[in-house]
Amino acid sequence: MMIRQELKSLLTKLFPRDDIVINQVPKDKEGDYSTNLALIRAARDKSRPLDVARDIAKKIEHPMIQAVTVHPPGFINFEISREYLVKLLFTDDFKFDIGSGMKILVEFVSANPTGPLNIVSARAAAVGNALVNMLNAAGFAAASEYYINDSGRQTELLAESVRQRLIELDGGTAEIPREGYHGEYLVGLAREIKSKDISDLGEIREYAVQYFMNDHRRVLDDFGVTFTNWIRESSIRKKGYVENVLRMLEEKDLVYSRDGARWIRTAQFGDKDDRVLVTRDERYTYLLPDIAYHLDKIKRDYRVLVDIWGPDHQAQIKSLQSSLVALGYKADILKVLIVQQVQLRKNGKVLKMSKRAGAIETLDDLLSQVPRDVVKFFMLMRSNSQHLDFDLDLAVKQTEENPVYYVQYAHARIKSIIRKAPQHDDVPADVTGRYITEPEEIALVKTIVKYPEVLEDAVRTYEPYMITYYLIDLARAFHYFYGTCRVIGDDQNVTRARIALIQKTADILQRGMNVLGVSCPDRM
RNA sequence: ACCCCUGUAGCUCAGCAGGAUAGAGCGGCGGUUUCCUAAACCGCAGGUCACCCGUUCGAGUCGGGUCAGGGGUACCA
Repeated sequence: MMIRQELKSLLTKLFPRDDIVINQVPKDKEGDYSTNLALIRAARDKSRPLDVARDIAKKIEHPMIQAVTVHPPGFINFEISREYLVKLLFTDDFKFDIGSGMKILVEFVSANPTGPLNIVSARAAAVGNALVNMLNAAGFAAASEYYINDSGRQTELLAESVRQRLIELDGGTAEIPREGYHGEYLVGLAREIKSKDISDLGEIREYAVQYFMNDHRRVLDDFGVTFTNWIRESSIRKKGYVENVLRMLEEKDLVYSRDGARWIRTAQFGDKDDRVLVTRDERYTYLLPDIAYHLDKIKRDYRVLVDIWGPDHQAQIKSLQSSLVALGYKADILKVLIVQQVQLRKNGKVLKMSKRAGAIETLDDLLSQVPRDVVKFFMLMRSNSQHLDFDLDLAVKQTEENPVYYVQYAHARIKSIIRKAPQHDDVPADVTGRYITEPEEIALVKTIVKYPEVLEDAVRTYEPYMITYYLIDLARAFHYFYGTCRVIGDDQNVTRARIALIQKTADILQRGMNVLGVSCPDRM
């Protein structure tokens, strides 16, 4: 149950034609939630906001509201009743459903199988993973998917690059194509392929693709990110979807020839230019199989397709989206999130992503130096559109100022208290709020109760970082409470109530951390 | 040239759909432990919200422009 939602429907009943907005009250002000309804109405009929506010305030009555107050210039503030809060805390499970089981597919990482995963993929993995968890916690049926581009020009270049490394191993000179893959990491792969006695280019390609697929899967596994589906582009192609799509587009007169290539009229549907689907030498560009792939997702009954891409793919959003619109789908069936780049920072300086000097470049490298909980948490501390500075010095610190441990520590502290506490299983805590009275306790209760609201905001905006911030907030509320209120004491009733309170706290901490994919240990 | 992201405290960033005296963490300074985990808590210092114009009763938030940083503009992905 969300208090915010209750207030909103209460006011909507009184003022059905207004769009009610409920806000949090600033920390030092009276009350918990507020509305600017009076300001809006007063501006509309040129009356005095304070008078309007007082009028409205008089009409409001509800058991959850302890007090309604009016504040200049015309805010109406609601103070939620303590009894109501405590009852809510002890009787509600804080689960909610705004998704009604709607199928959503979140596709992320989907790195080309041509090299190791980098740290931008790490961010995408953390965000995508959290997003799926978030959506499921909010009642959607979300699945995760990893798409492998194993059929295009990039894997051809990969195969050729590996073949050149094989020549090199046999004493020849490697002539890697200029646009090919020059990284040293292919030497090890080439050696492996040589030992298997593979020399056919097609077989090299398949071997290399498998190799990197396995590598990506292993590293992501180490990172604690698993996918519902792994889909290879070649499987889409084998089903003939690509040709089908081309035919569909042609039937709708959305394709034309120019300069020996086949173009799609995306410019009519919001893209900047028309795009090439089939090149002069009869090769498909990325776009055509990509359209086919997204139609395949739709065919699998997903109602919303969320793609998480890096900033370097920003220009492709319009192309894909307009293609889907051209085929008759609504633009909002596809939501593309651009998760911005990541920079590593050490000693206050940005690290250049150089392969030399043992600089961290891959997710594997990063995980060898920083625990995965820390990596995930840090990756989820920024909004998606924010460029992220990953502070290695801070990340490596096991103590003090590392915010991951701040949250984990709150949880561990609670578990420790519960281990020490006498057993109270048989007698439930008093639900009336009689024994939850200290300001530190109330503050904690209010923070806990806000969880569904935060989750709702995070889902609405596709922004997992909101959960991260909330958890830090919740941990702070608990540590603050801990500083002044003793849980285990002489008064049985107070002890029972406080144990129930911190159990709820631990429960929400645990659930929030689960959403982020970060562990929440019982002991530290 | 055009497109996307960013510009808020010394540093890294929040500020949700325009609202009240702009917040947090880190760093700095000063305190707290016979007491359930000090990986904690409390206090102090620190701001022309890049700049200009506009819309509004009200702008860090919306619109236009300027400047700065990053990314992108393939018949590669």
